[in-house]
Amino acid sequence: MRPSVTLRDVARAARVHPGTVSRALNAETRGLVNEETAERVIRAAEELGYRPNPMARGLKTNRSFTVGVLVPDITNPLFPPIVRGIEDRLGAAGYTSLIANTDNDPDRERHDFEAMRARQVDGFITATARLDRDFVSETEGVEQPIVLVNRRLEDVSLPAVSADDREGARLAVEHVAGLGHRRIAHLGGPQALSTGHQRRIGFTEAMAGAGLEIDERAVRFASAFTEAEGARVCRELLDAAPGITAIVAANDLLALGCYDVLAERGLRCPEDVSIVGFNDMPFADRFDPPLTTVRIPHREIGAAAADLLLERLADGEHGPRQLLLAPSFAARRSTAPPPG
Amino acid sequence: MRPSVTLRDVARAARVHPGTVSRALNAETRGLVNEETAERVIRAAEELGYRPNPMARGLKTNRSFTVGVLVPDITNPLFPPIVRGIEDRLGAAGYTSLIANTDNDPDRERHDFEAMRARQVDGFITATARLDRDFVSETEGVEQPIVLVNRRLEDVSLPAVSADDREGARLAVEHVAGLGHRRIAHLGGPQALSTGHQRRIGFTEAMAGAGLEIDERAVRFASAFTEAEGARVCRELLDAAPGITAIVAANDLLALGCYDVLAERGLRCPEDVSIVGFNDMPFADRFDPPLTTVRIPHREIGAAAADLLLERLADGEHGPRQLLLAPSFAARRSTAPPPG
DNA sequence: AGCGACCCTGCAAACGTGTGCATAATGGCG
DNA sequence: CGCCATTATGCACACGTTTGCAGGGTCGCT
Repeated sequence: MRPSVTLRDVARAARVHPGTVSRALNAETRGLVNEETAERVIRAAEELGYRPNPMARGLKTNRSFTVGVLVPDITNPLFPPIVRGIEDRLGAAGYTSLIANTDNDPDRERHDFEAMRARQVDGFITATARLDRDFVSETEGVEQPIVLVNRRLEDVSLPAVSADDREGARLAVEHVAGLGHRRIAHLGGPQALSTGHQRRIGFTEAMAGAGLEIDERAVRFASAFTEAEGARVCRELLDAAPGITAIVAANDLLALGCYDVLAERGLRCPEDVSIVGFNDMPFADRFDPPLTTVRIPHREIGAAAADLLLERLADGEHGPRQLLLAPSFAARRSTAPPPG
Repeated sequence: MRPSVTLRDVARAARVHPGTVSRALNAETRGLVNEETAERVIRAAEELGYRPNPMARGLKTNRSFTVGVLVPDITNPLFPPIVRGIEDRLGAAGYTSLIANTDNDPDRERHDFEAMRARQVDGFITATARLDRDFVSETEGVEQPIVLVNRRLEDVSLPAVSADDREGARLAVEHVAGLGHRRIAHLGGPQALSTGHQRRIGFTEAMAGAGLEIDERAVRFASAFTEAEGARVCRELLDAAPGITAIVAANDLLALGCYDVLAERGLRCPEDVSIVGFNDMPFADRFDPPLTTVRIPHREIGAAAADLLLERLADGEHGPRQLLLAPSFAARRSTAPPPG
């Protein structure tokens, strides 16, 4: 089997022309060929163990059955489930995904994007979109369809699927408000990312909805979704607004940063300060204390993004432009009624 | 730029023959072409924004600059750092990696493997090898080089890079023995996986080295590296050998399963039973209690595997066949001196 | 019987590169 | 001045598919 078996080999075995073999093997064009010849060809192909050469096919059809997936960092526990959802769905449809880690560096992002275009990917799924419209304008002339995942834009200029972040933030606020907290802080994420932005809006709306006043000093933003940034901003929060009894963080990692700062200051969680995270990252229930958080259907988000892209790849422009999946809530032990 | 710019376009712009352009642009063959013509060609290529078509190239050269990476499940926190290490190294060398999740299902494994071969990958890195020699014999005639990662075989029939699992287990045993434990149990992993097998051997050796006797009832094996299996086997362990004061688990997830069982039986960790894991998975220091565990340089393992494969892809058969990276130890709070 | 319609299949030209071979130009040397 | 070695480029084919076009055969209908 060293010299791989080709279309011509099958043709010879089935005593037909290579062109006929191509038609018989391609589901689209099978109708053009006599049924029994088709079967004979298929049998011959199977016996010889024929595998179509994707490069030759791609060369003709300009399709690679490959899609580019851009994530900031696969090491961030948020992304593996999303990627898994994407790959499962894409794989079932005969597509393969190329994954690139951009580390949220716009230059790397551009570079990877171009490298993937050079590799003839048929489309993109990216989790790296910044809210500033740079990305959109940069991808203006790109012919490959693009789907955003876990990010969305203000307008609907690009199809996207993400969790309903505002709703999630509302769940979080209502939970702590329901426990009796009144002085609630928000440890927000980067406002240039839709997740950070939307969750902040959700926080504001929910506070108003609960009839609670927002202390401006108790709303501060991290410049990245990391534990270190969470710790830094948490310190700011405690210094600027010492009276707070609950912190609604925009992300589990930010919440973990809070854990450290509370310990460092001799405050207990949840007895002194309640903390709620966002994402329900894997093993969040194992933390000390188990983290109360907003649960996001990561895998489904990935799968839905893949579906959206597959639609775009199949026909023209069908389906909804944006998809918002409902979050749920995981009440655990990092939240409790306020002290006193 | 819609009709992508091709070799002929560059040729026309540089007033040479397409063949010459090919030679000028390919570093290997640049020596064959006049220096100033080469420069003229390169400049023209840059101005036109020429990107070689990888499919056409691959069709001629039978190389795709693509490697297949097989992991059981990217969702398992063990693998993202490994994958990241692989991709970084491969990407720097101009290769792209295709990732597939096999869920440890031999059928899926075979299927994905073949699908990737059909896609003309240049080589494989797999983290899914079972210890039984099925995999080796199945991949006998495969011309693409294969590198094992986080798994190795008894013999050196396939190049592999992994952590020194025996040494790691030794560190774990010495740690608890040093704390004063004498009745030490081993919650082993699947013996069909080299990690499970080697760690068990390391456990046995280290016990002997420490002059401790092994209670046969206190050595049991999980059938998978999961929390559920960890819990199941932990119950068996406690039932069969109630006197144990420490459990050396072959994996962090197995250790987490122990946490649950201890809580369920009213035992405290580490006061009543010490537990040590293996892998130092992300956020293991956040668990309750923070997990004492053997630290593995995942990312470096991935990078080394990529290097090994790149060597194989570049020339013939150089470099070491197997690479064992040294583990270190993270003493945290799930271990303490034995009660009494 | 003749004619058109239809079905099937062969033919050949692409797709964009790489590369062996031929050939033209140049220089060195006897 | 002629010949050979060397260098530089053109030429054309091949890689394995897909696909428009054409043609051969069969069938039905008038």
